This record gives sequence, C-alpha cells and structure tokens, in this order.
Amino acid sequence: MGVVRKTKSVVTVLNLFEESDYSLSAVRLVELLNKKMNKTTVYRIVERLKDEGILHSFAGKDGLTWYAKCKGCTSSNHVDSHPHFQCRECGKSECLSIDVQVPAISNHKVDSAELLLMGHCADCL
Amino acid sequence: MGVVRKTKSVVTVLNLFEESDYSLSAVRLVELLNKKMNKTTVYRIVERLKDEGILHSFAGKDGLTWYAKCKGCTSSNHVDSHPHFQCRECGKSECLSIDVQVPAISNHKVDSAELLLMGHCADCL
DNA sequence: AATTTAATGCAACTAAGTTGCATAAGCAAA
DNA sequence: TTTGCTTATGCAACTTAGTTGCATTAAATT
Repeated sequence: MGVVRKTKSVVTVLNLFEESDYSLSAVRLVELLNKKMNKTTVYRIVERLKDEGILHSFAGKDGLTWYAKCKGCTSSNHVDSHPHFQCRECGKSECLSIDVQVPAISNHKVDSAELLLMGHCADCL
Repeated sequence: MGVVRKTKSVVTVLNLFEESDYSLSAVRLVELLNKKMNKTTVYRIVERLKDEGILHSFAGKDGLTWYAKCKGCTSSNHVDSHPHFQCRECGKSECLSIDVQVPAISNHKVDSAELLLMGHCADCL
C-alpha cells in the first residue's frame, strides 16, 4: 500500500470534491476531467483516495460506482454506515448525514451497511 | 407492456429461483443457464419477471445486478423496502425479511430504499 | 390448423472498468 | 540542486456486464 503523492492530478480530483456537495460517479469524474487527465488515472486516483479513507464509494441503483468525501473516516477506522440518496430523475447522488442503525442477523457477521434512498431531489421536484 | 408467456425458458428460470433461498446475480444466472438458453434471453426474462412483480432487483456492492423473488409484490403494488445481505467472502446475496423504516429527508421525495448489509454469511464464518 | 404476437438466438455493439508497460514526475537524502 | 528510488501517469489494448436489431421460432387464442 503506497504513499499517496500530492500530484497535480490528485489535487485536481480533490478540488472537485471540495467544490461539490454531491457525490460523483466515476463516469462523471472521467467526463469532467477528460481534458486534464486520462480515464485510467481517474479510476486509480479515486481508488487510492478510498484506501486512504478520504473518499468512500457505493453502488448506485444503476450499478455505477459513486464516490464521496468521507466525514470522519481514516484508513484505519472507517465509519461504514453511509446513507445516500439518488434522484430517479437526474441520477444525482447525495451523501446524507443521518445515522443508520444496522440490524443484526443470526448466523451472520454484519460489518457494514449501505442505505440507498431513491426518489426525487430538490431540483427535480 | 406485453403479457408474460410461460415458455420453457421462463419456467426454467422460475424453477431456479424456487430451488434457491438466495438471490442470484444476472451473471450467475447466465452462467447456470448457458447450456439451456442464450444470455440475452436470460436478461430479458429476468427483466420481464421484474415488470410482473415476480422478481425484484438490486445492485450489489460490486455493481452487479442481483435478482430475487418478491414476497408479497405485484406489478401494481411494490413493497420497496427490501434489505439484502451480501457476503464479502463468497459474494452471495440473500434477501432479508426485516422491515426497514425509510427516513424522510427535507426537500426530497423518497419513494424507495435499498438497504445492503455487508459481512460474512453462515457458510463463510 | 391458422393466425397473431410475444419470445428466442445470434451477432454485433456499447460502456464501465482493468491491465501491462514504458515514460514522467514526486520525494528524500546527499 | 542533483541523484536515485519509487510512485503516478498515459496509452492502447483488453475484459466483462448488459443492450440492440433483426430474422426465426414458439406460445396462446380463435
């Protein structure tokens, strides 16, 4: 597990997440950054930032991978109950700061939960 | 929206879901049925059964689409709070019969929720 | 049995994400 | 500030999930 270097590309990606309140899909990131860096680079950066606990990812309803800033996560200690909201209309996804209590299941070890809410966002109502 | 015919292929797919307690990913279905029918057919059947309210689908952590039998769903009335469990070890996914209360969010219209629990299943513990 | 309409197979395609490898750029120590 | 090591990037080619168009086949209905 390598050290993350603060390259121009890494800074560019981080800035995008600073600017945005929303989560971003890998596809959207590639689209936004296609003038500035290679698609492979985008995928690799975002995976690296995930390993570092700076971003977290989740699968949207469409199966696409979405990334968002972690609030209060480090690489060693991950807060895993991340509720997300995705708009059926525009597809945009947001991080919610609601706490989700993870139900226990017999004979299973549950170590994280992903709650994805679907509906219509403020813009699309 | 056409009528669903009880073709040999449809019956075969339904039997698979009868036999299994677990959900099945589209990929796994294609794999299991590759001797009996075409990959395209699998995808189309499973979509049709979803429209009919016989199956429901959700995105696993890996982004793959999973299908499972609906309990108490019809095409007109869908019970949308479906918690699922996916094993990090073997990847298998199960339907849970726990009720999930969907949190409300201001300025948003939430119409369904997907709760995906991750961890280790009975077999992999 | 004839007819209609939905279902299937096939091949070609799209799109997300990955891999290997050569080159470039960070970073630390001298 | 240069040297040298290691990580990061670009590029092209690849893999894999899922889709589409179209000709053919098989349900269902009469």
